Amino acid sequence: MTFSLRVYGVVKRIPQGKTLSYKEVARRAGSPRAHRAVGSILSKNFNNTVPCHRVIRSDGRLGGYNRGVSKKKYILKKEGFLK
DNA sequence: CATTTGACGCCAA
DNA sequence: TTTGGCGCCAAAT
Repeated sequence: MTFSLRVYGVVKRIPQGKTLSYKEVARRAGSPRAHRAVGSILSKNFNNTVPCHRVIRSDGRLGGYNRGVSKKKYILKKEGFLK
């Protein structure tokens, strides 16, 4: 089991309408200080079964998205997290 | 093995 | 509030 696989596992469990920070994901994945790595891992994720758009920064800002931040906003809006 | 590269986080100024 | 700097970690180089 690699760290990246556990990250995907954690992200897959995030319910619609909710979000987790990169830090939280790292913590739940077993490496509380690997938050930065979580970002680089998700940036390379193109698996649609992984709702990586539900992972945002701990300061409340959205962070990045490999299909464009505007897409991320759009989806989060549609899911009701963002107005 | 040593470096570099990021969808980050935190703090001091 | 914004910026700069540093710490952190997996992957790629």
